[in-house]
Amino acid sequence: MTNDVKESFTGDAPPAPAALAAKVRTLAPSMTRSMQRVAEAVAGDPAGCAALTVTGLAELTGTSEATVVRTARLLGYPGYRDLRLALAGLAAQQQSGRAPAVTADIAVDDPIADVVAKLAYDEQQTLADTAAGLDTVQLGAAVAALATARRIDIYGVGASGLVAQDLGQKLLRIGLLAHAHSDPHLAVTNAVQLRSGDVAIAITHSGSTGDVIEPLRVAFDHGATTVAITGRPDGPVTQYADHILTTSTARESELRPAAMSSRTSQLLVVDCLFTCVTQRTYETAAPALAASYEALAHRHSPRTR
Amino acid sequence: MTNDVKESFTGDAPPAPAALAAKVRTLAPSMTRSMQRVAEAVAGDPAGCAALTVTGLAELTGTSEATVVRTARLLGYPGYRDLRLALAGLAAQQQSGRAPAVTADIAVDDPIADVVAKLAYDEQQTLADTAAGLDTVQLGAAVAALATARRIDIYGVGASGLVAQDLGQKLLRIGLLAHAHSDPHLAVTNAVQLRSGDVAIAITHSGSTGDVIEPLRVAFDHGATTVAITGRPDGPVTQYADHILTTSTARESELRPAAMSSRTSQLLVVDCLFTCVTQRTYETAAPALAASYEALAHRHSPRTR
DNA sequence: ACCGGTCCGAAAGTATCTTTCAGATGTGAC
DNA sequence: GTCACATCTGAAAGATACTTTCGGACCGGT
Repeated sequence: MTNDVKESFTGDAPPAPAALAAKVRTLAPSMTRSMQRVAEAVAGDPAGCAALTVTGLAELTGTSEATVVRTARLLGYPGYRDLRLALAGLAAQQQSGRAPAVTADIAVDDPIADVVAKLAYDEQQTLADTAAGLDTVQLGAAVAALATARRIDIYGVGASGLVAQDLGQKLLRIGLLAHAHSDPHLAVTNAVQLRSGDVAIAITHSGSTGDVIEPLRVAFDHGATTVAITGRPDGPVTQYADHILTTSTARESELRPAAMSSRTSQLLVVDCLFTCVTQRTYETAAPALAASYEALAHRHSPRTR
Repeated sequence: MTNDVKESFTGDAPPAPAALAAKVRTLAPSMTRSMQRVAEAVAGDPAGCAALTVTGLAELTGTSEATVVRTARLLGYPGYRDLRLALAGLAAQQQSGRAPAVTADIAVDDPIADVVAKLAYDEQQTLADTAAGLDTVQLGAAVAALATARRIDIYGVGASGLVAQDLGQKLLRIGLLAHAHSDPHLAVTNAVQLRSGDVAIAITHSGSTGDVIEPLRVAFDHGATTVAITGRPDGPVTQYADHILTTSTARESELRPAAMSSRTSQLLVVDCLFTCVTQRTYETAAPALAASYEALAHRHSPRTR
């Protein structure tokens, strides 16, 4: 992190409407202690905080006004005033909206039915958060690059590796030359081949997986258009990313590893990429899809009953 | 704060949340010309007005700041600031009100934001359906078998192959000897090794993927406990399955291949399996999870903050 | 036309928000 | 261990937005 940006910047992101709770969770790790206190208060009681002035919120959280403003900035608003407006909106929304539902964590002695319900609910929540927090401008830019790419490389290891594979499979199916790499060495070796007009995509929840950052950096240096799909929009990986797609982060616990929700989130982003690219290249994508569907037909037993 | 109320007061009325438009109509007759202009602007475009300062709104309506404040008072708020908050809330509310219109299929010319919303909604729906349709008895039986298995083989090809990998990775992480096979030949070769006490899991959406059925049959014949995760509870694969876990099938279309929703559904089932097994084997699973978490820590760049 | 009233906006006054800056606090190096 | 460095934090100054005051404009009645 050579370039010393003083205060944070989430980029051109427009003020989030309802994706606030999600944004707080996403950005919490990159916050300082005091800012986390503020963020926590805001996420915990939007309605209550909307009724407070900067000074009030500062006192409530035991911090200073400056910290409150800094937090508002980090969350993507120009200042506290705007955060407060968004908070009022959020409060009104969840007032009229749905009931709290089962927010409890999964316990060791939960009956099976509860586990199923909680997991399903959590994943649904993750999807909603991800969709709300996804920057459509960045997505559009990434789609445009993919649609005209000569060659596409995708990097991901561990759980993210499977997501990379998924994206690779999908893009291949609509006739794009995509390849997902799980082996870091091969990834770097291949990244060297990329040049302007090509696209490299790195998928990492932590945003700091060296094995994935390195090939992206190489691709970036060689002039390829680079995309990062990460849960940490301020992580090291974003240094080398032309376009950043942010996945959401759900609270995790011992029985619910982060990998679970990050995977759900990443897959939604991947689906969005794929679907939008298919739209863009419909003329060529549609027949390609039909063909791959045909090709699979005979792999299934004739009689399904 | 001298509390001598000079200007009008509507009495004890609490700040109206959403009944603002109505209140404007009710009070309009008792308003002066300038105030009506302000009220009209407010009722006509809450969102737009919420973005304006007193000065801005005064200019927009061709009046003065004082008039704007007077109007806010008349509507029952202590000042413009509070009216503005209410306005933001109202805007958010009617924004979310017209959101649920995304049930339509994804079209080739949908804007990006719609695609994201529709995909997220569809996947959420898929999760809800899957959770509702999952047989907890079958799930419990499968979990019991997995928890005590000597060895676990998982079969899946294509998109389901990635789900198989995901389950394999997860089970390995809690200390179970699981292996996911994508190569049908190797799968069969390995299936021969299985015997009573072992578990074989086949994942296939169509329920009729020969490459997956064959190894499951072999495992079944050798006395292993067999589990099928499929969208077709009556498909050929179930012939050789001791326990059947049903995934849901969402409507598909050209831009939304079945693979997308089946994958989501399968992953939820896999997560349920994993979580329940972890519960069951908590004594050994917990330390194993912690250890694998530790092992990964150093793969990330040191300073993330 | 004059007078009483109401309505209105400019400008002064005040609360709230934002920025600056220097001290406090941690963190890594040696 | 302790020193240097970078970062974090809050107090206070500065800027902005909101509120109040107050005098003039307008309008209908006499």
